[in-house]
Amino acid sequence: MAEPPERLVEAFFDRPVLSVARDLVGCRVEHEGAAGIIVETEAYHFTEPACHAYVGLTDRTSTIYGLPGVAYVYRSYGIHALLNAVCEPRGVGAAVLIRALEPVEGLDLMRARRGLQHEDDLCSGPGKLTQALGIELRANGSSLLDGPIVVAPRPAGRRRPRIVTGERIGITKAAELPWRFCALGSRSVSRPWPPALRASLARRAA
DNA sequence: CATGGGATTGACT
DNA sequence: GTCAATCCCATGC
Repeated sequence: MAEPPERLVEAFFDRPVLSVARDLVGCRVEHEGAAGIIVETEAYHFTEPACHAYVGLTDRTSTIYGLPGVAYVYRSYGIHALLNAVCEPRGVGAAVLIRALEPVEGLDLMRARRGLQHEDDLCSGPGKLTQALGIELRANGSSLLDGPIVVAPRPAGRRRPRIVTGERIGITKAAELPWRFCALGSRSVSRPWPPALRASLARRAA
């Protein structure tokens, strides 16, 4: 059995954004003493109006139009920092929003940063996970291959997750596109859960 | 330079 | 279920 590679390379992100969004589910994200497994992502592409890059090249969107494998971090609702991975070749505006993690390392540090205890609440949303990992706006433009935020392949011994798709959350434009990708059976996925995920968790609880 | 709109969350009815 | 907090940034005068 071949071991999985230790690192992702730029070519992983230099692909169609829907492929990257699906393949990031199961990968590992680490920052400043805490880490989690990605259980939920969403894809954004400059050709559709929900994407920040839809407006073209500006100061804000220059990161999204830049090198694949770089972090695009922006402030949401004046309060939360949201983490994205820039995808596709330079000059194409595309990114994957990291929406939820299963906590695997540094859980007490996450609890301290989040100010709450329950594991299922630590990283079950895009604003929650950046708070749990200590990711701030200054990380915008940094490499996800080398850090300080490191996105790594699915750890050895972890099975490839089954993927459930659904519509993206919290947007008003292009809301019908099924560009949300969730790990089947994960309690760390943000609400609302897609129907297939609800069903799998109900089955597990029974 | 003023304005309006969010890729959210947590508290509250 | 409703709603406010709070700030970055694109747009328009």
